[in-house]
Amino acid sequence: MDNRSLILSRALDLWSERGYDAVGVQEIVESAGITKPTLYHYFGSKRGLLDALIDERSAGLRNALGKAAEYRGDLVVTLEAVVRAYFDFARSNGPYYRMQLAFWFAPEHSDGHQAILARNAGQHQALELLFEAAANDHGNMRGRHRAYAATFLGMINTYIGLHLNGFASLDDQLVYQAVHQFMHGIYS
Amino acid sequence: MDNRSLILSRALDLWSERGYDAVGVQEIVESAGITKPTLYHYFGSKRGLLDALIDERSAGLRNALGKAAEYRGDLVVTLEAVVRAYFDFARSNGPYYRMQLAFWFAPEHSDGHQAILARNAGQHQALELLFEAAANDHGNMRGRHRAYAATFLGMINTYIGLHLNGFASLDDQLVYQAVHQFMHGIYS
DNA sequence: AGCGCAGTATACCGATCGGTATAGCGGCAC
DNA sequence: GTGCCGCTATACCGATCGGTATACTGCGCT
Repeated sequence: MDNRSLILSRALDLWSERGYDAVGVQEIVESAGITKPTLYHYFGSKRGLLDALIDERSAGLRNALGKAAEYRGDLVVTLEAVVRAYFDFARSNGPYYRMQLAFWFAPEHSDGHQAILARNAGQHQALELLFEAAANDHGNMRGRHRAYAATFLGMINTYIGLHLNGFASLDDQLVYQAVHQFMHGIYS
Repeated sequence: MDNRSLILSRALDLWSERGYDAVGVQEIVESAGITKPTLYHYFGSKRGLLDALIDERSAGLRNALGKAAEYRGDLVVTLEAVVRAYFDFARSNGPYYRMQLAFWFAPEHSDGHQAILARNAGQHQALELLFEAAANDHGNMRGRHRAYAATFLGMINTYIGLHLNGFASLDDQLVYQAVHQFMHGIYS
């Protein structure tokens, strides 16, 4: 593995285990068996490394979500596809999803939160567009697409959090449960 | 306000805005208009300050939850009381709940997560006991009390997160929605 | 008056922080 | 061969990190 990939990999391991602020550049380069100028050659700064890491590691989810969140007339089917996309990604990218989740709940003015804001805004928007499109067929949903996107994502993250802590396995049964639980919330 | 309370207050403001690791002791004492030895006189260490802050600020929630989570035969009524306790607390302790939420999702080996583990374990256990007691009347729940507690808390936190970001107001209607959404998840 | 002690400030500690100036390396183009 | 360039190491920067040794103050107790 080339040094660039090695740095990204070690940074993810360390940050997901102990946090972005708590792990310094020095420790990352030592863990990768290289020195600081190499890291700064590829990424320019600690924040640049974080941005690159998020950019590359979230690409898979971005693509999968782009396909899954297209509304084609059946809201439940679409939502199930979205949940499946998230679950698949979280299952095969545990440490990264852990880090992303931590950043999402991190203070608004922290580096970590800022770094994923742009990416998650994209995810959020895809979901909002989905609920906006669905509102044409479900009149009672109109105007609440932002709240729906936030609630739905929150529920997905709740289940992924359960999985990351060993309380649940992200299988089809849980996909079904999550979607129907969410739909029930809408109509109650 | 005495210096001790002043330190706690400033530390909460700064940590909830920018994170525990990102805000140093120096900045806290400057914000409080005092000097480091004063802080170390009262709290012994940065971590000691964090522990004291969590201990004092979470006392209200601990008490309210202790009363609300007692099972008296009607699960829905009890769960509504629990949700109300959380919502009330979060509504009047926004910055603290923000910080607690960030620590809950923070990496397992970070100071912040370690600091709230004991407290949240208590909250978790109160909920687990509730679901265990309810399982006597709802046979299909037996053996899943840990997962139920985690899911329920996750849903509560989802709604509080919505509120903290301006997407929802934690009123009685939302209490009703959260509980029935959760119950629907159990029976589906 | 004199003692003790909680509380506070000045000034400092070694370690680590993110980041860089400089120089050397190997491989490729000419 | 020679010049360039991508990459890497040694050694360093000022700033900040969490924490402390020392001394002073003011108040309560006797």
